[in-house]
Amino acid sequence: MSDLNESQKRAATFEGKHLLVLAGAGTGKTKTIVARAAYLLENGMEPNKIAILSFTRKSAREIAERLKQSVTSSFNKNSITGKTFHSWCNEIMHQYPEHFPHHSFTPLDEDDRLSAFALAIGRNSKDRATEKIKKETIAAIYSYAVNTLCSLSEAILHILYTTSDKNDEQIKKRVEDDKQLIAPIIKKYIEYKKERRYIDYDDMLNVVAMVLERNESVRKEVTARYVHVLVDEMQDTNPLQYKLLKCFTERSHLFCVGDDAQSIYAFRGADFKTIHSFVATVPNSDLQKLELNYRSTQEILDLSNWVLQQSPLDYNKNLTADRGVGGKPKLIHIEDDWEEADTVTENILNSLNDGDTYSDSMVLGRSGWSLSKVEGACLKKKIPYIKLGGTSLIQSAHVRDVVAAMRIAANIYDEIAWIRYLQLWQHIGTVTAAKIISEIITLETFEQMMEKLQLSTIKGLSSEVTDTLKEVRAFINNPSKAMENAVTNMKELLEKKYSEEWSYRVADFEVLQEVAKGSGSITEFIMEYVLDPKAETTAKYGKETEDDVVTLSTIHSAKGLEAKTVHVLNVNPYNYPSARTIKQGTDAVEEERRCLYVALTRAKDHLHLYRFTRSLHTQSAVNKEEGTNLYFLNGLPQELVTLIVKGNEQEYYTGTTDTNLEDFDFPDFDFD
DNA sequence: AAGCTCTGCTTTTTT
DNA sequence: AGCAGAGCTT
Repeated sequence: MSDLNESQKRAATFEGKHLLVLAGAGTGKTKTIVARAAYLLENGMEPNKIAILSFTRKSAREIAERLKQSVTSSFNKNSITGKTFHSWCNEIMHQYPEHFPHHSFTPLDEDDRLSAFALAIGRNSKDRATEKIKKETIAAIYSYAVNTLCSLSEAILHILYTTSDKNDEQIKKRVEDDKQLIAPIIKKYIEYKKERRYIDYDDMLNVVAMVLERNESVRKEVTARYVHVLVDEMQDTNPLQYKLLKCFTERSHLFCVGDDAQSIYAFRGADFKTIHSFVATVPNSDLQKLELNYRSTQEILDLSNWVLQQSPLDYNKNLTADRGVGGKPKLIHIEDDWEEADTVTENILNSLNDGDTYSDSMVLGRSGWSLSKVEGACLKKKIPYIKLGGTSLIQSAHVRDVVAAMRIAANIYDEIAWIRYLQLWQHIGTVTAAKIISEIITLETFEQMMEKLQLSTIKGLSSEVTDTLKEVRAFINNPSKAMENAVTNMKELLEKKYSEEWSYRVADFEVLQEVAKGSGSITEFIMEYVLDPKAETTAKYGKETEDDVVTLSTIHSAKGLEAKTVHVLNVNPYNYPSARTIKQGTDAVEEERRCLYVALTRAKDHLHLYRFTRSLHTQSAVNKEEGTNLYFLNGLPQELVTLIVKGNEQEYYTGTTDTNLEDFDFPDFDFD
């Protein structure tokens, strides 16, 4: 508490009912929310009566870690946890199972959800509907409607006709037509989930919000349980999450922190403008602001401020550094992504000579995929790193294979798991698997299913198929053993499937079995693991200590984090904003600008932006003029950065003060 | 007819 | 790295 400034302290010790803290990047948002929680705990509030919510697992964990460090040892630190909205809803469902029959359903992750859509659409998948609109699109429309509480028509309009005029009669007509195709498919998907006992990510929030809203007595009971609800990154709250929070405004105390300039989840239905109406819509609420930046040097903020100021939107943000001046951000020109990966890793190694540690460096990319070349360079140069936001262990094929067997044991109606599991065995492909499933899926017990399978004459169906399931099923309340058993039984076929890769993939199961020991049942393990895959894809090199590692992260996963040196990859035209984003229109472009802003404001001392010289003069799928005109670094004043070309510091372009692409005098190329 | 294997294509962002 | 499709095998 002692190291807080006046505004932070005022927020942390707030005595009113609800509070929204509007805080710019680096002004101590996390610090304040941690201080708030610590203050409540030290004044006698029980840890389990405080819900600390965030949007990513990473930042939820970060807050919990910092809170554990800041409270005195007299507390049971294990009961201090940070939650995502989803894991919180899961917790609520489990604490009140009688009100939430969905608590024992099988969670569908993103891939499963798409499979479920495909299956729900079903046999007549040659319908015009499925050809005309992809299942991914339908899933996106459905999810958008659920998350923003809007009608199907509005969701269709938003996803399919983003850039169109909403009052155009022709567009209205097309939306109506699309609706005729889409509505029945969504209906089938919902029915399908019910039948198979599936719950998707959106359902977790939706179910809890629905029950709390409709049932006054449950609401009383549940909201009395959470005296304080602390929400980080409030600007990313979508209407569904907002509806959930509103159920808590009668009895609980809300403490929310956020920054409209860092809103980067519009694709999930968040609207940063809702934060502006917080005080007006939540009774008994107050507003406080944090404005002084403690993280970065002024030069880093100057560049960040400048990027935001180029926006037609008025964010009214101008961060001032408490730390004063430091070094200028570097704009580093490289040839391509190979040179980029090489340069980034060289710079990291060089920083070690200045006494920095690996963990002082963070590498940020727009997508998980964009980090792969740097990841490769780290492996080559034996730089220890952790990758955030990439594919987690549970999404990797070999884990899904083994987990499929466990899922069947836990939920015999889990068709998606059946399909995957059956097809692992020799001579069983999509057709045979479907045939087998159609024979057993209507049976009522696991035993009946096994019996039927053993009597079945379908070829390819060996006794191993059923024996494995039976053995796994025996450990339904011991997920670690269940997994061990599944791996043993399926070892041969997995070895064959993954050939030489198997030797290192198999190591993942030891990690997972250890994690699974913390769960009391297969269902619980799967749910917890889908919501929080603890063993993210990490690689360690050299040292035993995992603590000192470079962080490779997507910008989204890096929100709320900071590092002494930040390397931002690929700050090219057609990438900030990207060609795809430009097609989606102004809102998407603005979101991407905020994305870049979030990336820049992670840096404490050094900020390196990497840019391909090649990108400055190549054609793209998008109209060239548009791509270059929208580029976020257009017109960048030379005094804001130091330009590095071929490792050498350069004067910015002589005779001009901006980086307008026309200044790069390269010949145009006409491929026609 | 169904399964298997090879090749080429495409990759936003999170729960 | 996964997926779809082509072409080959059982």
